[in-house]
Amino acid sequence: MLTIGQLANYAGVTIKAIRHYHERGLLAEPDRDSSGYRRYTAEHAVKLVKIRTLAHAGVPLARVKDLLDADPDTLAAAIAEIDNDLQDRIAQLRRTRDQLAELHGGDRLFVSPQVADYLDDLRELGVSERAIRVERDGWILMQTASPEDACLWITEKRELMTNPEFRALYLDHDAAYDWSPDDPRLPALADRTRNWFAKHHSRSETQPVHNPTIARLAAQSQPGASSPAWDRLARLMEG
Amino acid sequence: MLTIGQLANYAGVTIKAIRHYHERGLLAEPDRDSSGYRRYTAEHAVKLVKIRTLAHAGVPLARVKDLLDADPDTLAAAIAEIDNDLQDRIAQLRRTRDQLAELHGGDRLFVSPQVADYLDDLRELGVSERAIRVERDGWILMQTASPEDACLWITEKRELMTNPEFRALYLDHDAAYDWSPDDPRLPALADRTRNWFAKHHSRSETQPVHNPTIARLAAQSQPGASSPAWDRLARLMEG
DNA sequence: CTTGACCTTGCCCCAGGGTCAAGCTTCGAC
DNA sequence: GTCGAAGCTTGACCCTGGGGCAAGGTCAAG
Repeated sequence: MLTIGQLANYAGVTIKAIRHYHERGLLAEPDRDSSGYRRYTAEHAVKLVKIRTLAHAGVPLARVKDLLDADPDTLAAAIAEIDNDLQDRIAQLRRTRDQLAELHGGDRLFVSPQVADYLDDLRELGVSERAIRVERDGWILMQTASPEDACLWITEKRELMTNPEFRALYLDHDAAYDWSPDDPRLPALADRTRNWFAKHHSRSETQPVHNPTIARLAAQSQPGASSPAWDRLARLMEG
Repeated sequence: MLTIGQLANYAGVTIKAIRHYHERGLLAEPDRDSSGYRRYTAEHAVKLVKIRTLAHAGVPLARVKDLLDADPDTLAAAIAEIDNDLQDRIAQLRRTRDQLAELHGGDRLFVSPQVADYLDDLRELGVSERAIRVERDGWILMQTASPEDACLWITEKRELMTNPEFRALYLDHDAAYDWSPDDPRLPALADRTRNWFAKHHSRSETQPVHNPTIARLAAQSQPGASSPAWDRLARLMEG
């Protein structure tokens, strides 16, 4: 004749849980002693361990209730299924562990591996952290809106980045962010940019999306994503 | 500018969860568009992925909130701790898998390995399933009331079972369950049992606990745990 | 101009955990 | 043998982290 605490201790379960199982009708309420305490038998213990095992495996209590008096074949099938589920959950937890480790560091949690590699390339190239952040946020938006397109675009863009002329243009744009709007280098830069577009626009019609302009566009919502020099540059290129 | 659905899809999280994070103050409510829809930026996406990673790792949302703007050192320490926790949970799930497998079969889930071995011995000896069940339930009660004592007792009892005379006595008691109360073999069995006790009582004072009598005692609450023949046997031994 | 997909708020459900005030029991100390 | 403190049990109520469902508004495409 066990008290609820002894039973709970035996089964590795809290008193709260046992009372919960009573409420759900999973475990029969035992007789009470003279003072109103519940007094349990070995049969309760056996049933409770079964309930605990299934419940710890994540089986909903309603289903546990059914399984407790299912025939052996049904039970075996259910156990197999539950075990699969358990394996999946273990795998999922492992993945979560990996992601947790990446939480500490870079951007790999937020963008696809290709984009992450691209951002690393930019970093190595000496691009400013500000620009890298703007790029990252742009790619997040693109990936979210259309992962397939983003995948195509990033491939193209990484190819584009192998072109020394484009790389130089990109770095100059990046540097120009901090220039004065009256800087004498701005008109020349606007010219070079326009020439570049003229030369390459014909080759691929989807290309216009992958230049600093799109990044600026995507970043318009962010405060401080543009600068006086960039504004001037935009006017120079339009006019 | 993302809708809540796009954002949820990107982060691998449900819409419900995102709204929940808003309610808890984990993720800032974004501006709404003209129709009242929430419109998210890349910054929301970044923050949401962090929240998701921690939440999936089982961190309470209140703590996630604190961690989101903790300094790197605090964060690193917290991540290490959370990771340990994750490892523990994975180990726990593995254990649950093992237990699940045993749910199908014998009694190993309910009693200690020693007791389970002992029950197997009984089975091999040809003891009835009824008696084995009564023994099992008795051991469950003993283990629950006092695991250390139960451990000592089972060791003693298994030793006792190596004695051929005791084994015979045990089997005869088991068989006697089904006899008629007028069976002529009962008085002799009562005699042999008394003799056995007389011979062994002196050796160990804790011994009386480990004989069929205790099993009967423990099982009194169970319906059908005694029989007319056993009742007669009890009277014969008393008188 | 309708249809299907999407978004809004609100409310209930799950599987317990925390906490509380009361009453019960058990143990050692007197 | 009895007294008090410590520990156990009782039910009740609120909290968590969302999932499900309802009922209504919105959007884009045919």
